[in-house]
Amino acid sequence: MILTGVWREGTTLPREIELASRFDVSRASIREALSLLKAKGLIASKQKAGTHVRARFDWNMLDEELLNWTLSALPAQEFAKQILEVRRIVEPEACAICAVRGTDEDFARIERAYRGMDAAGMDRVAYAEPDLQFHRGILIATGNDFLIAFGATVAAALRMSFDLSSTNPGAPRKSLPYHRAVLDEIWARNPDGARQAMHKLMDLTEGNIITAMARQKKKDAEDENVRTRRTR
Amino acid sequence: MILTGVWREGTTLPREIELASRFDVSRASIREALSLLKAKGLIASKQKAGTHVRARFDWNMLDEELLNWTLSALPAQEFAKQILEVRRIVEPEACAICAVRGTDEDFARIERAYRGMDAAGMDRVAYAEPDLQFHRGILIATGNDFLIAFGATVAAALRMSFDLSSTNPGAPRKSLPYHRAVLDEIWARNPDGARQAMHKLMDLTEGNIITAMARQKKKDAEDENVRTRRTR
DNA sequence: ATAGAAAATATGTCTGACATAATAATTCTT
DNA sequence: AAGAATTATTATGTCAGACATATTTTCTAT
Repeated sequence: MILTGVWREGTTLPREIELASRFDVSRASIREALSLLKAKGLIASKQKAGTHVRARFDWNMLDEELLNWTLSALPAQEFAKQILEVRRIVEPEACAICAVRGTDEDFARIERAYRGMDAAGMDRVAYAEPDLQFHRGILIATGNDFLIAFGATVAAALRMSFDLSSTNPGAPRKSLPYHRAVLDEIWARNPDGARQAMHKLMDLTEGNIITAMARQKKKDAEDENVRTRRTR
Repeated sequence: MILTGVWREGTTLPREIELASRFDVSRASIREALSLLKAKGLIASKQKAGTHVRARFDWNMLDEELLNWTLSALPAQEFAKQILEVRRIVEPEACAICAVRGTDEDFARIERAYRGMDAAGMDRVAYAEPDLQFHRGILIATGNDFLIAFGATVAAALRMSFDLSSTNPGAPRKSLPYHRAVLDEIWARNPDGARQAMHKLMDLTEGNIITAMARQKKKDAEDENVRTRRTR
């Protein structure tokens, strides 16, 4: 209800006892749920005054759970663009740092992920996990704890891409040579090349998402069309 | 204890009842505390199996609270470099986006922050808040929820810089013309100029932090020297 | 030695009570 | 009648003790 804006910024939510009876659980369980939302910055509470929804600015959108909830609660359209914009900023630079600072062990881990993607063939489901490991491996190789934490955002983004790719099963596989290029530049310890290769991968990803969303939109429209004709 | 590595990755922490008696609070309070750490990715728990410390990779380091705890629990040295590295990646790009996409209202808010910094004069304490608002204003102007969430990291970084600047009270004020330059480029809606201006501001910040840490280190060494001479 | 059944146990949930602090209502003063 | 000080109210915060549930460990039978 907070994510979809039913309870918008500043709204005071029902008191704990009422929430407990509404969801038919104990007050203790409600408090555990609220403390989770509190930790992620969605709400804040004061004694007697009650619990209110905090400003969106204070929400920790880079949190993986919150991000997943958001993606399943709202149309992905807008978020997809935003996530991609941040990935475009962060991942190419992380990739350049990785090429300079990463150890051979780091690179081997990324290589293993690449092999996993290759082995998955056209199997979308099997392709997803090593794909994530590939991108995460690059972030880990930077040795920067904040870039590593950014992996949570990438994970959510890939999960979203995966969901969207259901209408176009062959799409993921097309990214394989782009990943290979990134890997080669990293092994060559060539930061500029690595940055550029990752940039191209981001371009491809963006293209895939845009066409997938367009297809989705078209499909929704057709379904809607069928539905209205039937009800007429 | 988790942050300082007393309880390292994989460690199973004492059971809730024992923690409750150890800290002399009820089990309910312990559970609230644990659920906070759970939400931030530090720990995970399973029935009967207990609660264990998760891998560092899973910690949500971009969370403001966690970041503040970390900065107060560990020597800032290493973290300062890492935070700066990420800020260098994100803020100049955010600044460029801001210059293109921001509204005049957004710019006015940033301008107000700038005026607040100017009005603070040599007062370090009064300078800190508008400084944060300045950087946050740029992120907000991008309209990207993930860049906005990055403001939490910037906030922690600035707080750290503030603490370090105690040995050099005049340092913050020196950043004022650099902020002015950023603001001018934004008003001019010049993304490349804005990117570059922010980059220069980051250079200055890095210089300040490095000298401040060196000074701190020297001071620590002197104190240590005095201490050992006394005990001899 | 192995597979399956039973016991043990740590987290998860429930109930009901009291503590505390912020707000709202009331009383008193000027 | 306006404002300050006091009292009452109330929603979150904390406590205690109990039971439920899901793993793990131990025991038993094959």
